[in-house]
Amino acid sequence: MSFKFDPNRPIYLQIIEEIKKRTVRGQYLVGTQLPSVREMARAMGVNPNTMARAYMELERESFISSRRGQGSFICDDPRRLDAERRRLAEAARGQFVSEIGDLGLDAKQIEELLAPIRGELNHDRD
Amino acid sequence: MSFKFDPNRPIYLQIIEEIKKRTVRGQYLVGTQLPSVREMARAMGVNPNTMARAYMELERESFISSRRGQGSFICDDPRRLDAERRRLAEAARGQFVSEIGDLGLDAKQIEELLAPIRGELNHDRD
Amino acid sequence: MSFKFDPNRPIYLQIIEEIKKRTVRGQYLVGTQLPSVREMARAMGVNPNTMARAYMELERESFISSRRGQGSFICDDPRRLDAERRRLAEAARGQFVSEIGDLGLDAKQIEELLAPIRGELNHDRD
Amino acid sequence: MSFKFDPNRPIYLQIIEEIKKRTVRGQYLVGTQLPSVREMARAMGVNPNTMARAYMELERESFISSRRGQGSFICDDPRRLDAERRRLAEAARGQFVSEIGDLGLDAKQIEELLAPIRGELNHDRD
DNA sequence: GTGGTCTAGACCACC
DNA sequence: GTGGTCTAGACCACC
Repeated sequence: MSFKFDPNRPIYLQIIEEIKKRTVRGQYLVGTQLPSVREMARAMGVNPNTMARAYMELERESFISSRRGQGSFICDDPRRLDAERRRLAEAARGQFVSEIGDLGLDAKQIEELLAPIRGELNHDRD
Repeated sequence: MSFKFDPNRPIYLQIIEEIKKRTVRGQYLVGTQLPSVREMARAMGVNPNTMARAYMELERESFISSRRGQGSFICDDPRRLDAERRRLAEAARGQFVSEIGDLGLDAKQIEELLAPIRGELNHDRD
Repeated sequence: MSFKFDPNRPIYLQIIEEIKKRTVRGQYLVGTQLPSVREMARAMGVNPNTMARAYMELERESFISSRRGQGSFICDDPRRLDAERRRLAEAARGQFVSEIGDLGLDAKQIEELLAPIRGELNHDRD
Repeated sequence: MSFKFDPNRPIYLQIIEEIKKRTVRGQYLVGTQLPSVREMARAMGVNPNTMARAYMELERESFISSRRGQGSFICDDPRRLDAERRRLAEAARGQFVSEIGDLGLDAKQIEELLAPIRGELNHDRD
């Protein structure tokens, strides 16, 4: 099953986000070689040109670095990944707050809604 | 501007969710007449048949009640709406937790992430 | 609400059946004047010519008798009505048996199905 | 010869009833694949969309289960079919009683009417 | 091949 | 006007 894109937004931007997410989740290890443009293109079901553009952008942001003849490697600066992680986390929080915000919940309902979050997250880490 | 749909999921299901969201947000008042099938179809830029299917599902769930020749009306049972509100809120929390969960945040980062939520939500209600 | 016809069968035949049913049910009293062709046609939502044909057939069967200038009257022979009543009852039984027949019910299920009939019918007559 | 529908009632509801009847009569075997939507539509002389709606309702009731790319299958729970059988039988009885009820039969006539039923049904099963 | 969704356009019953 | 049903024909995902 190839990756599912929202056709209303540029595909190469969605690819960039996806690769960043996978990286901060540990699916691509720091300093390790990323799948080649062609392989990743095939895996996500997109045109290799589109994937090449995504890799180019990621390199421009210094999220990956491509070495001629060797391939592309995840940035090995931990602060860079941490910043990305924080950015993704805050984006998720922002969307959550905006979806919840105009639901008309009263204070008690908000408490009940938020209470399990910490627990679920800690449990996930056990 | 017609409503934006995710083409990867059935439109009629997205319409159902959208109408529920609008209702719990108070955009459609309980017991009040909903825009007609044709009008809502025009407003969202879909075929009237697709909208009719969405309304049909909503009636099957007792979220609205439709009367031939008269129109469609939001269910006037406040518990029904409250249940829907809770369901939407929990779905948003679930997605938030799942997006955050495998980001590899440590306890301190989680605290920093969650801290502002309550404040933002209360601020929205002022 | 005008009468509902099955368009797959001649309307005048359905009218004849309907008038006979109403009569044996006592909706038209023996010896009493039937509504005029035009009135009955309007009531059932059919063309007066169609209704006239139905009346003609009913008279040919001696179920009603039309007296010039006075109108149409239900046959006053009680045996005639009794025969009609029996015919309708047996037709209903025949349809019931045929619908039940190939349902694959075992003897016990048939017993349970038939048991309440007598009771319901007697109860209806109290 | 395509199936005969009563034009006064929705075709898709009549299709549903017909498929249930055929199933309890053993024309479609439990767990077996039903004719495809298109084939059944052709056989009954209706539009594939109408047939799809009937199948969709049948699946919602768990009378069949449909799998994309594979086909639709009769529910393999014998209790489900037995319940349907009972429902059809009781519906037939109900219509019979209602047609008979206001015919004005006396007790003796009712006895004569009911007497042959058991015999006819048992005869059908020999 | 299979079922699932969507559009387009028609006609109906009810108000 | 309103919702409900039906046909015709298309395209999709899954097998």
